[in-house]
Amino acid sequence: MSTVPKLELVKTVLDRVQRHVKTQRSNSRNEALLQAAAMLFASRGFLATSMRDIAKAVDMLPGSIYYHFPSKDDLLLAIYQAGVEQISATFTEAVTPLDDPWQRLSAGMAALVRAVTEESSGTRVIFKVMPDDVPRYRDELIAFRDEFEALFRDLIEQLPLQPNVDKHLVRLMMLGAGNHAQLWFSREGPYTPDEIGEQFCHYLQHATARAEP
Amino acid sequence: MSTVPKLELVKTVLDRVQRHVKTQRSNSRNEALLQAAAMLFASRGFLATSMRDIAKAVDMLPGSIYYHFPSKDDLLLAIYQAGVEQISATFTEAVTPLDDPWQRLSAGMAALVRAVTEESSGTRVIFKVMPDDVPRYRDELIAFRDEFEALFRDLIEQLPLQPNVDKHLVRLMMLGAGNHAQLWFSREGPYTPDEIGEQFCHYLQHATARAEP
DNA sequence: ACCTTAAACAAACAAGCGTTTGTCTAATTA
DNA sequence: TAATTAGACAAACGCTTGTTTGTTTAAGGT
Repeated sequence: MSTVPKLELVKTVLDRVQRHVKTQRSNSRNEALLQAAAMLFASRGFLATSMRDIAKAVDMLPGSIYYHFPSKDDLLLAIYQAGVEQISATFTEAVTPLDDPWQRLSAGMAALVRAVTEESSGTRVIFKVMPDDVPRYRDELIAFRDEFEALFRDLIEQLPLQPNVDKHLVRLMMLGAGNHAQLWFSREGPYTPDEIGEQFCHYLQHATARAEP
Repeated sequence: MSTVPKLELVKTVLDRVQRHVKTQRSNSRNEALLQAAAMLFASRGFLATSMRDIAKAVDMLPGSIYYHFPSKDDLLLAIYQAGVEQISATFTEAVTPLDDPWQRLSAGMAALVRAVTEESSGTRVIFKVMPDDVPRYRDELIAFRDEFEALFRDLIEQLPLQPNVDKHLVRLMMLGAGNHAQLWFSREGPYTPDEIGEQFCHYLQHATARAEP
């Protein structure tokens, strides 16, 4: 056991530790690395993306990545975490100012479709990369997903639905519809992501069937 | 040019040719191979399944598979083709005897959810394995998918919808909802695949929102 | 009985994978 | 100025991948 160190020394050490803990290591290329990996994971998938692909995207040698992240799996974990944080924030921000439950769902669906179609963001990774692709972090990734889906569950819960409608099924239906947009959405298409989300909500709220003539 | 061969000889030759053309090669383990590969592709995905995994599943050595199929890609192609044929048949069989457009969609959705949740069949592969995972056959796989989606499109087309409802969006919404069921469906859950498909259709047809009090 | 063929085996192939190692340089800290 | 550290490089590691090769065995046709 050493003697009590001076206050300044303690501060300095803490600063250094924080700098190591807050981000994975320091800061500079770290962000670029996350962003490049996120883009590749989102478009090609996790298994189809190699560390060499990622390295090439940030103009770096494969081995150098391991200075910033301890493994490919951890790289995905970091992206997942950041992705969930971002979509949860965006989602909450869009929903909270609204009072009407249907308007809230409409805004939520819009946020969801925006997330799965955003081109340069980690939010897409959450919906593209399946937890089973990373056995080591399977449970953690599922937990991250649940974190977002809980917000969505609350939104559905507050909906004034007819008594014979199962809210559980409604949630899965809307989540599936929104999620699926990542496979067919195109910037050249006739709708914005927001419009798609809002339309989906609209179809659920109002009868789409024409009244009997 | 040779002289006209005897009839028997022609028959024999044709038989042999047919035996080679109808299935990839002969018949015996071929079917087991397709089925095992389909199950693995459907549950783990294409990239996460190795030829050694498939070989182990049929109790065979990895190299032996190449007697029956020229490559891993071709194995998937065969599964995809058979899968599309089967789901198209099931789909048509369920829909054609019905007249009412909404009943037809209901039966179609039920068939779709059945297909994506069936545990030992190639139909699941179509919705699990993305064409981009197999660059060599990307276009062919997409064509197979389209073959089925065309049936679905026709179903939606005949729906008597309100004039402000975009049938294109409705189709993508329902396809997404059904497709997504593969990720959350459980045999221990409260609903059968048919019930799920029918409910989804019901939600689209009737107003789910409770009338204003 | 002979010949052919179906079907599998055993063993290796080259390429690509995630990762580790040791070294060098430029910047920061003391 | 001297010591330390951040950050990247170059090269290899062990392993898995899809696939190929040469050989063997057992059945079928003539």
